[in-house]
Amino acid sequence: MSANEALAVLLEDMQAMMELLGEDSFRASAHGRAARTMRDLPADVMLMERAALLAIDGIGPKLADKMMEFVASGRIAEHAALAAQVPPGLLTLLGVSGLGPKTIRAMWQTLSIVDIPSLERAIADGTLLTLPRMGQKAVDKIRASLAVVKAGTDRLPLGRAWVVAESIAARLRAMPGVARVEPAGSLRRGKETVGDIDILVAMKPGHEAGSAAIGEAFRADANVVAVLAAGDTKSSVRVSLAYDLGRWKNAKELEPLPKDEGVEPPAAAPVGRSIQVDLRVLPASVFGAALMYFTGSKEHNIRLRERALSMGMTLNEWGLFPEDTSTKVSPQDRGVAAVASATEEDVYAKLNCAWIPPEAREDHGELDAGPMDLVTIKDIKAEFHAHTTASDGSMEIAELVKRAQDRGFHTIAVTDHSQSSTIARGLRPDRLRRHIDAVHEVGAKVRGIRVLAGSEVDILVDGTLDYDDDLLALLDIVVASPHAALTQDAPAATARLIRAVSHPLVHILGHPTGRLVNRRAGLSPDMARLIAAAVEHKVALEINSHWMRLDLRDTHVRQAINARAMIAIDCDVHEPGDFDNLRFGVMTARRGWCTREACVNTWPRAKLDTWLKKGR
DNA sequence: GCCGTTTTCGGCCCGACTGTTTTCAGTCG
Repeated sequence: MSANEALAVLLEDMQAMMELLGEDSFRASAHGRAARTMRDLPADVMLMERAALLAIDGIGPKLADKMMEFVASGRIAEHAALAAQVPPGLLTLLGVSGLGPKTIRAMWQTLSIVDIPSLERAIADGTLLTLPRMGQKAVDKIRASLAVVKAGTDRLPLGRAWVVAESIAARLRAMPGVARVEPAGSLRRGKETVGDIDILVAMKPGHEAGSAAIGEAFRADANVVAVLAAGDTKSSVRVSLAYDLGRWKNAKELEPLPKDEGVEPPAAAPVGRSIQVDLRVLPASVFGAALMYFTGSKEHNIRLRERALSMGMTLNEWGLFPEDTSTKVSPQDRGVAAVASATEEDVYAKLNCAWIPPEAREDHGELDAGPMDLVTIKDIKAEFHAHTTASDGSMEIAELVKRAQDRGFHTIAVTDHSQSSTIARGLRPDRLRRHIDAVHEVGAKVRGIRVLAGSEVDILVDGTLDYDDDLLALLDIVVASPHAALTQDAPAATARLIRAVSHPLVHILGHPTGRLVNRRAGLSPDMARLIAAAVEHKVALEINSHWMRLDLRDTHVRQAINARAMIAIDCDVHEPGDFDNLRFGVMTARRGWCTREACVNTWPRAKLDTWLKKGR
């Protein structure tokens, strides 16, 4: 766990404990906000000065002091003081859906419930029912939520959630009266993991009455294991993942890992694993406002609403309206005409903002950034990281080339594994020499696409490369990647990776940290120094598009872009479907505000050639 | 606890849904 993450956890705990103690909620949420800030901060908090912390929005003198205390001692005294007053099991209860601080505090104070077991006892013996405003239905809900918690509540990797969302969206699109269906939320923002899935349905004009049928169909789906809410415009359900594991097995989203390192695949999701899916059905006339509201993030939305208020307007999912403080009835219910609502562009424009790409809606300064022209999937014209049957890929060279050409690419690089990756059938020098010839032979036969003979060369533990320089010099492109020794400490990792990017023949640093989402932390090099070295030596930093990797991660991309580094967005292709992961890599790039120019995969051939000749 | 060309004190986004209620508190996103 990085220091930033450790600090974020402490601050989140403090927020939770303050809420459970009934302290000022605004003070508590200030800590929660600081926790998110720490988690998203690319810079290492351990290296920051107090003044730098104070410059961050939402961090004032008191929080800065607590952070400096953490930097100096690894702890925060106030956290310990709070922890002395709050039974630790209460924090677990906050993770139970439907239970909030007020209810848990009441259970604690009046029934001495302090953790999940004592809550279960209170349910079993009926004492929970003695709480004010606590009836049988509420108890039943709590019991169901407890089962969810026990089944595991890990956030779902983006690529897994994507398939679930698209499957549901496809069914809803086929329903009568539906104008549009869009997955929103953190999925649309391209976050590497997704806590729940949000789906927005727009009804065609005149078909608004069909909304109820949409909600009914959504809740009646065979995958639904629990209905959490069922209103006129809004429904929430939990969808079984165990069921979907079987059903979507052929969709390849379950392929657990790029197969290059012999990591054992994860066990199938335990029975009972499920994910919450929220549905919102609204008229097409308010689709833009609704999509904005549903895409978030929460912090971005709060910013927008504050901005609206400061301009004499109020913003909700029904539109942007003139503000009227004389009534509590919402504007859409009073029949007030919206200033804007139909498209996101309209709403942002009326808020004096350029349209903001969904991936950038995180309250990371985007409202004041001006128009953002970020890289898109359409811009990608080259793939620099692909494997064939020579090592651990499933395609022959010719098929790989054909698939790349079908996608409209002008360049494809064949980069099979190097000799140290024995599990992935890495090529020994003699095999690599023959492979280079074979690749060039295929390249000579095809028109309209250039085929580069390259290698994904292991970065050995000390930062040296897995082939001699004279062999590397024969390659058109060199992707250097760490595959082993992924637990070495930060100074060693920093030295290792900097040494690799400093090699004159290296073009791309592949999956720089080696992390796996939800499964392996990977290396934690000093990113500022690594990025600086990459810039100096004209090495592109890879965003590996596989949803299990997404490495570089979003915050690192932002840091790299700020330092004017080059970014490569590659699919690490092992089989045909891997090209489809490009969307996840591009979303990650956009989360880091990556422009077209910064991304080498968008470059025209001539510009690319100049770079590829580097060191040769 | 933070923040400020309306405020250095007094605010702090907004609506849907549920359950337990006769008007609303709590939770959620």
